[in-house]
Amino acid sequence: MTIRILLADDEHLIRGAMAALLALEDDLTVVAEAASGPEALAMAKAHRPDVAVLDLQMPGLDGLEVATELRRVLPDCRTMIVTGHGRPGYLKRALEVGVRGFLPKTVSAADLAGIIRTVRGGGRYVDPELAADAIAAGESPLTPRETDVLELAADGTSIAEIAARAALSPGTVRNYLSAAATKLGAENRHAAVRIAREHGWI
Amino acid sequence: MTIRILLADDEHLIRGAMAALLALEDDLTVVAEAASGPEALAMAKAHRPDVAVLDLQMPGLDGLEVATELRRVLPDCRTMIVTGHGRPGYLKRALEVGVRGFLPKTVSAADLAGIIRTVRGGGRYVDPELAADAIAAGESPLTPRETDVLELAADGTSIAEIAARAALSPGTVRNYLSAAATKLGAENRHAAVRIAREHGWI
DNA sequence: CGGTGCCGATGACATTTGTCACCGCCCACC
DNA sequence: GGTGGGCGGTGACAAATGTCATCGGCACCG
Repeated sequence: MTIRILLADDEHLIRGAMAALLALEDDLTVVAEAASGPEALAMAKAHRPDVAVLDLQMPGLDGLEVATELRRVLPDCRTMIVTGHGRPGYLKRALEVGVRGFLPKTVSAADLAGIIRTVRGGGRYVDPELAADAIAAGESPLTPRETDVLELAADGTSIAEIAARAALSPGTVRNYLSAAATKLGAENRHAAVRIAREHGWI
Repeated sequence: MTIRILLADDEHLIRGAMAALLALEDDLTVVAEAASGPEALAMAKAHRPDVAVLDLQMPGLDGLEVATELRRVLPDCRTMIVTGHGRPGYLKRALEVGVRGFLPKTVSAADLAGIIRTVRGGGRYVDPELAADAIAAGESPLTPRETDVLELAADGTSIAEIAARAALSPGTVRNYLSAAATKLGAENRHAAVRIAREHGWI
């Protein structure tokens, strides 16, 4: 029983490499390739692969969004994420949407096939280094609301703007941002944004 | 006369793919591979390749830094940069340090070999899309000093900190940042940092 | 030589932001 | 049935930041 695979990655070289390497394995067949999130979804619906190998960063929809949608429309399709320089927070979110494999692009070609088989068999695989990062990063100390507001602050927006977008009073926004900065040990909200980004909390 | 190539990329898959694809060409030989900036330099010194293919983002030293150093120690070695999601400013800086090829990782495998030959022969190649982005982004409106100060502000540092690091008066720092924000049409320095980043000006 | 523009600085002022205390509401949990 | 915590808000105060005018020095160019 050969395993039918969908490859989605906007970097042709990587996709080509994976396709070539997987073609060497008798029990693996790449049935579709995609270079963007929406294309990946369309391909998946058309070809109904057993395993979808998704890049985290893609035009249109990112890997996590594709995985979320795939789980809804093709629950039998296992998903795995490959990522270039993965920030820890993505791992947790990936697992939450049912992703069963999470690996960096530094993975050796030899390992990739084995991991695909593991995932197909219902197992899971998480790159040890990424897992360690995620554990080291730990849970976000921020409350949901604090996270929301901090996200709105992410691109240097002023308090007034944030308040307007969040439909909150400016004072409340300042309180949340102040609390977030304190929890994160940051000097101000901008540094807090950076720290939260590094930990994958926003 | 076969062309001797150094590959430097921290993503094994990409590096493996490029190595495999280039091996198919009779006139191309991959003589060394590296997974980090310093390693790339060491390999280059040891193997003296004709062409160095460098990833922009690598641990240790990034591709531009490696290219700069290579130009100094191995002036006969041509350099090219491959980049995942390249911001425009890098292209200009790359050309300034003598890089002769600049392409995204979405490049098709078939093109890669041809571009390497072009570069080896003294020609240049710049991905049309990246070139268009760079032209659209245009010149930075910032003075050199404004750029320096804005860079120091990049991670949310306070004015006092920046002043200390730049050995400037806090007032001067504020003036520069204010000027930079005005020129960039930003509400504050943090938004200015974001805009400058997007344009590759810092 | 005068004009222009970047550099570094100062001082003054308005605005924004950070910090703190305190309020009420609601909901979950013990 | 009390307690704690998140949520949303207000007010006040201090600190940081943004803005503007102005100065001297310097280099470059017409």
